[in-house]
Amino acid sequence: MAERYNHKEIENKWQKRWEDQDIYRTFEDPSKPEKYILEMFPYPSGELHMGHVRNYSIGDVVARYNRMNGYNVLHPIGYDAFGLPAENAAIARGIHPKEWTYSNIDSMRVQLKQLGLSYDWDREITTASPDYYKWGQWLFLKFYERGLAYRKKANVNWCPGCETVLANEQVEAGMCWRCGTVAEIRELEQWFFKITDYTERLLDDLKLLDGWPERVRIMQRNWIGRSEGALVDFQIRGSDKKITVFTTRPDTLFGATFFLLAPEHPMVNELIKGTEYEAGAVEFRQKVAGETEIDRISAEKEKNGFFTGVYVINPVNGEEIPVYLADYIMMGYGTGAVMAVPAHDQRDFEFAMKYGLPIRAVIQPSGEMLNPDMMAQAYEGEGVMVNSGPFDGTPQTEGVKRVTEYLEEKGVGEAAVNYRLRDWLISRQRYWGNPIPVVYCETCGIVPVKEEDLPVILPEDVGITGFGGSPLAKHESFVKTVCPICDEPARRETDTMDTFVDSSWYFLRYCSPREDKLPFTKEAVDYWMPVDQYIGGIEHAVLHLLYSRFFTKVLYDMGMVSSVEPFKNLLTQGMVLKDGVTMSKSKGNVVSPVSIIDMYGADTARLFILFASPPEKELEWSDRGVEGSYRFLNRVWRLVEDNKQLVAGTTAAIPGELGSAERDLRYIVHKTIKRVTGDIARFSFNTAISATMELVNAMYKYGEGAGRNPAVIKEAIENLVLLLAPFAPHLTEELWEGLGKEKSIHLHAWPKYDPELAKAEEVTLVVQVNGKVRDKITVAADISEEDMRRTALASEKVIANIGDKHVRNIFVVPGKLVNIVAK
RNA sequence: GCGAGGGUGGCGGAAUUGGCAGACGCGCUAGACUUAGGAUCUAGUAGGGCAACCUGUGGGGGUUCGAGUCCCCCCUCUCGCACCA
Repeated sequence: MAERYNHKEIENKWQKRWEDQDIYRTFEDPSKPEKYILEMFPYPSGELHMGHVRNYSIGDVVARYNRMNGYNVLHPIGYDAFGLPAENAAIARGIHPKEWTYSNIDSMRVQLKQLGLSYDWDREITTASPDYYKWGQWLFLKFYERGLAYRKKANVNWCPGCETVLANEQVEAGMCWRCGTVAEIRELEQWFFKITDYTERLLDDLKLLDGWPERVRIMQRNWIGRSEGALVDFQIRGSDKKITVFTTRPDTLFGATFFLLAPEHPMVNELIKGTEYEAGAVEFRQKVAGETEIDRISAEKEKNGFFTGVYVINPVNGEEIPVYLADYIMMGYGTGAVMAVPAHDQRDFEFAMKYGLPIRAVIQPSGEMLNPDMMAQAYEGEGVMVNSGPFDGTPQTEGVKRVTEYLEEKGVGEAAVNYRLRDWLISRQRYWGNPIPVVYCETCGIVPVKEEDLPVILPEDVGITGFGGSPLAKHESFVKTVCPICDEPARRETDTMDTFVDSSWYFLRYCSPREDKLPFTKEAVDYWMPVDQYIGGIEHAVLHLLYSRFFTKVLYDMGMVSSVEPFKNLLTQGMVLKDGVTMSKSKGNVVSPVSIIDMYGADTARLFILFASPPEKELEWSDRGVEGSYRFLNRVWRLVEDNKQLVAGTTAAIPGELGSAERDLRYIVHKTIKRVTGDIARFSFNTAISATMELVNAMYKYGEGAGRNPAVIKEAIENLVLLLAPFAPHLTEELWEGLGKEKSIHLHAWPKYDPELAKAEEVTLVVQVNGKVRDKITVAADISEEDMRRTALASEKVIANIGDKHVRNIFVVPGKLVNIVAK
């Protein structure tokens, strides 16, 4: 009479009922403790992939677990809906980006619902919707007011593949993070967010993030790239102009024998103008500019330079040293100018060798004399200053300080901290994004759109060809507008914002998603924020996570939020692999979540993905493993079905006196509650699931014996179903109903274990002789140390092993192990 | 080159503080039930002897009564950064 486990029917039934009954809807309730559980929202490509399933399964378990533990849980979802793929689809298939995006969202939503995720769907947001992007524009205006949004002409990264500029963070090893095209450098006037105003705070507050993986914090720290040193002015010979360098080694200043400039350094033109070196310098610069970023930054590459004919004067010793352009000097770091100390910098050493430039040792390692003629490489270690005039004999670390002080006294330099982090370039020459709400007026200049005129609506009637620049720039009625100040004809900004702007505050919008006076309300944000648990891929370690931290700090300064950091705890999930490599269409190894759900159900898919690997590690997809998870759920199903009547008909309490089989089962039940509770709390889902499997095995075993106790079975079954509820929400809900329960299992309290019952009555005493296991004896769990010792020494195997040796020592680990040392 | 994290059966993975290595699952083997089963249930499953025992957590050393776990050296894989002045 037991029915078959029909996953399709059950999952449809409960998905519909949960929706009808709104059981996951969330309200602010100051009387309850809150938790904000968030997964990174998806880009609506139209189809979920296994990475999404993993991400959202992890988040859903955490959300359900916390809900069952009495927390008021915010668990929202939405779509990061602006972006280039929509435009590419328009070009390839002639579909409007909006249509493409929204139909994708519709199918993503269906798939997300099929997974049985406990989202509050009333809070769903879409960044491409005017009621969302309006507030992005509003925030842009606030940033502008505070001087945090500004426009400047600069050398920027240009991706020829995406036909738009990119922020520094979005160039990986010289290539576009999205499409892999080699980025070029172009000089353009663009909008930036002044993230560098927040550098120190972004760096310092990393220490508040002890709930983040160490490596993410390190990646951010490295990206920010703080280094201490000094700025030093070098006078140009025969001119009143000077060039400033940044150095971390002011102690080696006396060893500077030449001077280097980035080829694109702004001083280069006036230095060489009209000289015999002009033509050569221009040629050199063009050659370097023609190289890809990848060629240029390759460490193995031979260094190239060009002498400019110019000399600068070393401020500490008055020496005149030659100025070269060098391809290994980057305009984007420091001042784009470097004092070269070949004896103590490997790169400068190589350059000096190639161009026959002098090498002078100014740091002497202890017990060794550096001879520049004999050096095979630069000495970058510690030592004492030499050949450094008044500083001779000063230890190097102290020298850094003293030389800097000297420079400051003389007014030719100062202590300085340099960062690698640059301002965030947010302009994009693309259509499908949030329009930057700015107008250009002949008389008034750059004029922000008035707040009451927001949003600047992204027009829909555009032609998207993929050629000839931004589609918006060609949309006449969009471009033509009037100046908000003088009412004269003016021109609209046609760049849109980087989509990372949209995702830098979406977690705040979830707190009050339908608010129409502000991006979010202070009350809602104060109640929910910060996010207690954020879950997503490591690929955003710097990008999205750094930008979101920046936004949060700005909003904190504006008094709009009360927390300085957005994400208290961060879990970075591992990738999903098949045959050892990431799933991709080109490799033909993609397993579609939809087909797995169809064949085995969402509960199986979720269970497998959580069971196969710890969340932070890579997960190797296994069809066999999926079948195993399906088998387990079937096993649970049959176990409960077979005992349904028995359990429902049992009202009696568990008797005080029980047989040993009953006592053993109760022990396993309570131990399992303890294990699963602890395992979920530390995100060890795979071991939590394995613990429930062990419980099921034990219950099958118990079920075979005669005279089974219905009350004990009831306790076991109900707890098993409760423990599995976060993992397999549909199946457990169906079983729960079958057990005669009226309210949803997902609104039920998480089970509690009895610490007394979770203790074993008997334990296996491991007996070692000289560290090797010689016997295992079952003893009472509360055995005394003295009895352990006695029992161990009485063992025949132990006696045989000791032989005629003398017992020298006995180590006892209470309740576990005895180690007898005999010689 | 620098930084981080790994290396445990045929496979995915367990082993909170140093205390039974291999939980759980996959696969495999055998048995039961069956018209049949690729369903289900039960048992076994690190390797070698097939018995007492011996050997085993990338390799080599060390600390300890005791090491997958701690220390030193080396090999190897993955990821991140990469001429950072």
